[in-house]
Amino acid sequence: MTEGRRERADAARNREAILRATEELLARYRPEQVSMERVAAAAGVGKGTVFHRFGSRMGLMVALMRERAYALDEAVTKGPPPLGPGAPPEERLMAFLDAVAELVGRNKGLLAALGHAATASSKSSSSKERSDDCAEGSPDDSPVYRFWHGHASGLIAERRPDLDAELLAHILLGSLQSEPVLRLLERGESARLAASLRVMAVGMLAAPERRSPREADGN
Amino acid sequence: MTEGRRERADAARNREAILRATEELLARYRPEQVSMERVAAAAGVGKGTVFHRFGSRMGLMVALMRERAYALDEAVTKGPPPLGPGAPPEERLMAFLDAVAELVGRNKGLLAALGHAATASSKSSSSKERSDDCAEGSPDDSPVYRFWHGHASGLIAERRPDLDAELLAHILLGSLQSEPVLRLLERGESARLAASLRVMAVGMLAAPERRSPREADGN
DNA sequence: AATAAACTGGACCGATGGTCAAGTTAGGCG
DNA sequence: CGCCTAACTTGACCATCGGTCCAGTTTATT
Repeated sequence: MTEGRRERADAARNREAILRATEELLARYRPEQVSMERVAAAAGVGKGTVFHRFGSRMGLMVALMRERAYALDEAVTKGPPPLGPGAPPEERLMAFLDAVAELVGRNKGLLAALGHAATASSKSSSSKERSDDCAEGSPDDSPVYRFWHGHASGLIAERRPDLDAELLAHILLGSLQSEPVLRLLERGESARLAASLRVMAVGMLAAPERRSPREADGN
Repeated sequence: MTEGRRERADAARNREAILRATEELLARYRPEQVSMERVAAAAGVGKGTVFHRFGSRMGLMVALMRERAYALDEAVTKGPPPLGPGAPPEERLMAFLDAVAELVGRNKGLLAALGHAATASSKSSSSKERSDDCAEGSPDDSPVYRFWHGHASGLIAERRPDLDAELLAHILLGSLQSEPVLRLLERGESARLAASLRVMAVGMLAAPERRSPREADGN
């Protein structure tokens, strides 16, 4: 789909089955217990197929993450005002953090798995390029994280050009990866997280002494 | 307390050698390349000895982390005012965050290794208890993290009892574990991190009534 | 129907975290 | 001083994992 290149029907079916199986296993077991072999077995395909399609454990996780994050990306880039363009930066940031927190909450297993897949993947030259995407490096290099960070960073910079928006965005987003926070989400207390995230964001965007409302709001 | 038990001289010497070897390897290579076998070899002992002393990879890392964090703990509990007791909560929090950021910066390898050691450790029944400490579970269960969190949480609560101090502390501390932030520290820009952390903390501790024109509390 | 490219599956590989039983040694005690 | 036991050490061994390979199968195109 992302490709449009010719992908055989059976291949597409298997890709889907693998993704679904991973989803299922990740929801039921701890990330480190979900081995590639188990995924293959659960999907009803051979281990080789999984690697052929996704290149590596990391690739699989990233692909799944991308799928999950697709809706949020859409809402952010061309959805209605609270999340999408049109609202003031602050509100958009808040809405975005809420949304990300919820997304992360519903996918903590995946997140952990993503983080856990930091092993080496030295060789890669099977034939040409990996079919889906040759994801390499840390989980934060994934297009999903890139997008999230870019968005949050942009909103912060828009409201407070004087701050280190890039870093602040990393800090805000990074906090969602810590285990205590993940554990909270696991217990269904995403509202509590959202509230605290709000406190941080509001405080951060508040004027250092006096705010100059004209600073940035156009657009 | 840490001792108490009688530990043979040779055992103590080996423990020290292992810790030192781990330190050395961690400083020179990527965490996932530092296998237990290599640690054993570098320390000049058998692999079994390493496991006997520290129980698991996780145990080793936690022990090393504890050693490194000892100085900070001391400074916080009975050091001079900026960090230790005596100064107002805000300043203590700032100083603490600065210190933690610096500590983390100087030990990013260890941090990553700690996070990387989230593998299963099903069986444990050698004879009695593990000699050092039977660390199990996530890295955030380590006594070091516990202490840090307790301290930060306490300071926040002291200044703003109305907030969710526990969670906020987790968020603040958790952000230090994210890879983008670690990467920053790796490049020696710990001052930049400290500055942004300050912005967040200051905003968070700022007076509540000042701003809440609309959806301030939400949820 | 033929054919080339794409796909599939599972045996296989090197490495790793962790276990264990058998041998070695420190060091308190008579 | 020599003995005796509990603590300690060791390295072979195990299960499993991520990843590779290639012979055999399927698809789609002409």
